[in-house]
Amino acid sequence: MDAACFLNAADRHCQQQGAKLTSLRRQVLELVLGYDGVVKAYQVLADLQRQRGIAAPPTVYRALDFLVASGLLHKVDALNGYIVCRHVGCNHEGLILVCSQCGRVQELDATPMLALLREQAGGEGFAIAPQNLLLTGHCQGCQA
Amino acid sequence: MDAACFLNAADRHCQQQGAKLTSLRRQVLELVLGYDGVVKAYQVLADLQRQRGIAAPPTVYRALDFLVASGLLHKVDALNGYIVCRHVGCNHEGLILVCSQCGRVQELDATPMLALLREQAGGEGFAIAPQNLLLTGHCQGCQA
DNA sequence: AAACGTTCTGTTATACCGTAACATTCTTGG
DNA sequence: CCAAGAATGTTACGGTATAACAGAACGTTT
Ligand SMILES: [Zn+2]
Ligand SMILES: [Zn+2]
Ligand SMILES: [Zn+2]
Ligand SMILES: [Zn+2]
Repeated sequence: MDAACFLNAADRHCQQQGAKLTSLRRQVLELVLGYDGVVKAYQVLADLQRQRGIAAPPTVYRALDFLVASGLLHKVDALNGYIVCRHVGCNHEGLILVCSQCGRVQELDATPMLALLREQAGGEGFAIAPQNLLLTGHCQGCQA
Repeated sequence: MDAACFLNAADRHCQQQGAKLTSLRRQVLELVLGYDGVVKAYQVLADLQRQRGIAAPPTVYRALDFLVASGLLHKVDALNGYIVCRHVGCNHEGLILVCSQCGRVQELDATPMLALLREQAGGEGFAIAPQNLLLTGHCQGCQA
C-alpha cells in the first residue's frame, strides 16, 4: 500500500470513528509515512518546521497522540518512537518485532494472544490495558 | 522474601557472575526494594541525596544499569521505571503485570503465551530472543 | 447573521528523563 | 610501590514530554 492510498484509508477510518483527520494531523501522518520504521517525535517536529517554518513540541505531540488513539500509529515505548500501523481498521493490538541487529520493524496482530492473556490476568484480578507488545529478536535476513 | 534475605541472594548472584555488588549498588538496590512496585530513577536519586547529602543522575543511572544487566531489576519502558526481579537466578522468562496507577507488580506464568508468540513470529521469519514480557493495566485495588 | 460552546491549534515556559565527557578515587595484580 | 583497570564524582548538556493559557476554526442554535 503506497502513501496516498494509505492516507485515503486513514481518512475513511477516521470518518467512521467520528474523528477528524485535519490537515495538520494528515501532514504529520504523511511525515511518519516517509520513514521506513520507527520515527521519533522530534524528528517529525524538525520535518514540520522545515515545511511550515515554525512548530512547537505540543503541536506534534498532540497530532501523534491523536493518530495513536485513532489506531493509525503505534507508540514504541522502548524506543521513544512511533510506527505506522499496517493493520488499520482491524481493531487489533500489535505485536511489534524489532530486529536488534538491523533495526527493521515488523508488526503482527497480537489480538488473540492478548485476549487469552487478558482472560488469565482477569482471573487474578488484573485488567490488562490495550497496548502493543514490543519484542526484540532477529529478522529473517539476520539469522545467519 | 524480605529485603535482607534478598540482598544476600543478590550478593551471591553477582559473585557467581563475577560482578561486584558494591556498596553504592547495594544501597540503590535497597532503595528500590523499599518501594512496592515501579520506582523511577529520579525518585531513587532523591532518596540517595537524602542519605548521602549529594548525588547526581549518572550515579544512580549507572547503578540501575548495572542492576538491570545483572538481572536483579527489570526496566519498565512504558513507565520510565524499574522493578525488582523476584526470580533472580532461575533464568526465567516471565510475564510482569504493572499497575499503571499505583505501580504495584504482579506476575503470571507466561510460558504457553511466549511459546505461542514464538510460533507466530517464527512463521513470519522472526526469531524472538529470550526476554521478559511487560504489560501494563490496573490491579484489583485500582479498578474502582 | 449573531451568539454560543466545542474542538483544534499556537505559544510560552517548564518539568522530566537520560547521557557525554572528563576528573578523581578505589582496587587489584605484578 | 606502581601501573592498569574499574568504579564513582562532577559538570554540563541534550532529548522527551507536558502544563497552562491564548487564539482561531467550526458547527449549532436562535
Ligand atoms: Zn497495528
Ligand atoms: Zn535484521
Ligand atoms: Zn524477573
Ligand atoms: Zn493499582
